[in-house]
Amino acid sequence: MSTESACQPEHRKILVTSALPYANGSIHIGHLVEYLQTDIWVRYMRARGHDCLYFCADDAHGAPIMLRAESEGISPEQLVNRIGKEHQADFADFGIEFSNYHTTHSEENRLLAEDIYRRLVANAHIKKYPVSQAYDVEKGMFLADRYIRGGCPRCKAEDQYGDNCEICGATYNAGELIEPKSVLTGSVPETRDSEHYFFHLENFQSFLEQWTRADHLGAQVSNKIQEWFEGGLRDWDISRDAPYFGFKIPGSEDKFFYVWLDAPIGYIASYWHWLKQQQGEVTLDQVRASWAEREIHHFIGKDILYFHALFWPAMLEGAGYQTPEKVNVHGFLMVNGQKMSKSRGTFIQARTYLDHLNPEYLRYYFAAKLSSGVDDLDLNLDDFVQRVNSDLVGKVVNIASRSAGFINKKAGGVLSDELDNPELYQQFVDAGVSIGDAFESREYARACREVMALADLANQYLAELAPWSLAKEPGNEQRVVSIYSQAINLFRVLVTYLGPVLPKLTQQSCEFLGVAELVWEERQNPLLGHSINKFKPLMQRVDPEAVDQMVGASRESKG
RNA sequence: GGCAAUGUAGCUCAGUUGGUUAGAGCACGGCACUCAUAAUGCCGGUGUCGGUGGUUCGAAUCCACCCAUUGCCA
Repeated sequence: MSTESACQPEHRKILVTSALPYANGSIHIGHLVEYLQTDIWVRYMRARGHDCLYFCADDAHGAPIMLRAESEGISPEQLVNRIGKEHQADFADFGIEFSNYHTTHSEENRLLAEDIYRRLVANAHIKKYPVSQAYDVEKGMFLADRYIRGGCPRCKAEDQYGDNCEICGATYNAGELIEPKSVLTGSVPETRDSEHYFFHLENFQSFLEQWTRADHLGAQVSNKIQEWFEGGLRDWDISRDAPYFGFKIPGSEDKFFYVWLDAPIGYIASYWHWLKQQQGEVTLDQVRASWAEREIHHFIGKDILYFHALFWPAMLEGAGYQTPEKVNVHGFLMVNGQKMSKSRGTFIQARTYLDHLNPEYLRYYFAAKLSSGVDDLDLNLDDFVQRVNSDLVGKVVNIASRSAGFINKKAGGVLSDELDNPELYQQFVDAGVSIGDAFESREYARACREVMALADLANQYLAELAPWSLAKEPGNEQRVVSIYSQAINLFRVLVTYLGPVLPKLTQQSCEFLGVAELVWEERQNPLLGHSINKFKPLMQRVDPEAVDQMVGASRESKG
């Protein structure tokens, strides 16, 4: 027995989520950093035998969706259904395996949101008071800051959004704009009062100060959060006036939950929906109890840290729901060292990528660059081509490719009964402890580096022994078979380690190796006297022209 | 504007609590090999560690200021 599971329970019950994509647009490669990071973690946990569920959903509510549906002449439900299907197809084609993918516009989510809200009311965490806000008389609705444009009060730049100036960077209130206009109708907004509902975040000051320092966030993130405490925690506005696409607040006539209130609740709703599929009838109380029994791990981008590290744990705590074990935060994606840009063709939709390239390439490249930190990561397209080709095709797959022919032609496809170099094999097995730790702690870049260092060792091993030369002299057949068998066994261990990153390569390697699956713990037992199958190329090199075409296609499809 | 993060070889990145001639992969040059998807192995330059000052016997590592990039400001 190795020491790798010494500090962990044998069998953990884990529940993992990725942030819910907004049902207002397509998935792009920036989104994919998160879903791939999460999927790799989930696959690793499953490979280690843990009970690890992965939930997501579309974030379906809010004014932007209502307005877009209106402009397309369809209902918000129709829009959300269409986009939801598109999202799920994109995720599936990237090999992202959710346990369930739901939507926040669902009965489960409505019941949960209402329950959490009622509990917050009962515990005196909700208050109401009027707010003055811009109102579009023509449209008959209150306007969020982004729907108002006007002159910047500081630098006088024209046509700026209602919350900040893109020219000088000033932040202000929409009321301060010079000659404000509604983006929706062009009319001049009126200021009107309306009663809003607020979540009394200040009640959770001490809870949050403790929670955010209690190892639920990384050190880097935890420090960042401390800034927010310094200014004091403000009330969070959780209501929106009709018309609004969302859930009506219980007990009100025309107030709706702000989209960010019910969005994270969608994690639980997705779980509930899954539970019902598994078990039939499941009550709200049962879901709440079941949610509490799992280690909850959220994966999010740093842009929505605020919601997941303050509001969300406070809401859950205030309503008597289980708070998360971990909130894992990643940085943004840059392409060729710059922000993704439509004009440069680096704003690449998931579907555009899939039209030109194998998803495994991107899974590997992201893994090779991801750490547990919140630093942004750079997709350098030249580096992408070189890295994937040399690591995956040149190093890893090459080991199998250069060994399979001899075993199949001269040994009837049967591996030797003994390894040529058990010590080297054991070294590969032992490396799994450190590689596993790297996956668990989201240090995928380190995991990949360590795997590639092993691949180098395997290639060096073959170069030193030069079995192709030995084979030319009679009497060496057995030795040569055992050398190539060793290499194939080393390859098997490497693919086991890369399994969470590369599901398709893993599957094809299983077919080649003649095994049903690659289980992490099974790596300790080499394949001996075992029949393998004909070798077919497991992965094609990245074609730089395909990358160019993808960039070209992204440049064309503006908008 | 306020706050924060980042800035290490051509590219992408490691660099533990400050300590010996600053590392890896890719790219590049030479040689070897030819089993392998022109793959692999060996050898080799790769660098004022963003800039300027300072603390220290000694700083990529600590401090101050500046520059650049990125992000956050409910």
